[in-house]
Amino acid sequence: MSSPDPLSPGDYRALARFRYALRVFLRFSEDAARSAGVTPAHHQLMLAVKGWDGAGPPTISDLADRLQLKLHSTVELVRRAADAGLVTTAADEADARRQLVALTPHGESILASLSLQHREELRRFRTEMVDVLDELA
Amino acid sequence: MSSPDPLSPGDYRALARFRYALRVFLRFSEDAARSAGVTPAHHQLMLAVKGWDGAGPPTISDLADRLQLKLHSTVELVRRAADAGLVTTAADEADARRQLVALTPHGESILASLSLQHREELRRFRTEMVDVLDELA
DNA sequence: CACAGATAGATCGTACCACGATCTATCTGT
DNA sequence: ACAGATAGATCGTGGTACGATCTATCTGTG
Repeated sequence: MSSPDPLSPGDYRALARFRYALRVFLRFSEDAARSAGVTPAHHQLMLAVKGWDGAGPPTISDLADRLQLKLHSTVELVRRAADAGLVTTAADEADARRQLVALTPHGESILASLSLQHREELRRFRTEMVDVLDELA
Repeated sequence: MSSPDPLSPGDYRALARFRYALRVFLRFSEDAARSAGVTPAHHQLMLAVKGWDGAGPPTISDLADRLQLKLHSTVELVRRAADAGLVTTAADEADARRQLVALTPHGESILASLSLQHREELRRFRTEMVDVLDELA
C-alpha cells in the first residue's frame, strides 16, 4: 500500500524510521563497547573472530571481508586490538603470508559480556525493525 | 533453541551474521551516497529532514535527536550540507534561537534518487535481517 | 519588569578511523 | 625459475564526531 513505484511520503518516513532505529541500536552498541573499555571497532573485530564459521581461525583478509573494510584498514585495526591485548596473531604455518587471528582470554571475556547485552538489546529492537522493514515491503 | 541464558556458539554466529548484514547494507548505502555526489552523513541528514513527521520543519536539535548526534556535531553537519547546496536554514520566527532546516530542490532530487535505491536494497535485505534476528529471539 | 537559569546554537581544538597509494614478502602455475 | 598473483605492512590524508566553551535568546518567578 505504501510503495507502488514512485516514493510516497510514507516511504520517506519509513526509510527515516529505519535509519533512526539503526542509529539508536548503533549508539547503544558504541556506548556499551566504550563502557567495556574497548572501541566499537575492536568490539566488531572480536565478534567477527568469535563468530567466524570457516575451517580454522580467520585470516586478516577473512576479517576484512566480514567487516566490509579494506585489507589495510583491517591490518591496522588488528594491530591496535593486539596492542590492547584483545587478540593475538600468528603466521599460518601452511602459508606464511597469512596471519591467523584469535581472541585472548581478556578479549574473550569482554566479548562475552558485550554479547549478552547485545542479545538483549536486539530482542528489544527486533519487533520495531521488522515493523519498519515491512512498511517498505 | 539457540538462546537459553548463557551464550552459545550459535548466538555468537548469529550476532556476527547480523553485524555482517548490517555492514553490507551500510556499505551499499555509503557507496550509493558517494556515487550521488554527497557524503553518507549528508544523505542521512536529508532523509531525517524529509522523513520528519512533527509539526513544521525540524530544528537542528530535532535532527540531532533523529541522527543520534550531539547538537554541535549536527550544527556542523547542517552547515556543511548548506555549503553543498543540499539544505537551507532559516530562523524560526516564533523563537529566534531555533533554526529550521529544509531541503533545496537539488537536495530533494538527490534524496529521491537515493531513496529509490534504498527501498530496493532494503527489500532485498529484509528477509535476511529478519532471519538473523529470529535466531536471537 | 528584571534577572537567574534554561535552552538553542556556534566555535575551537582533538582523536579516531577508514581510505588511496605504495611497498615488501610469500606463494603458484607454467 | 620466473612472472604474476596474493597477503600483509606502511605512510600520509580527510572526514566526522566529540568535549569544552562561548554567545544569543527565551521563560518563570519574585
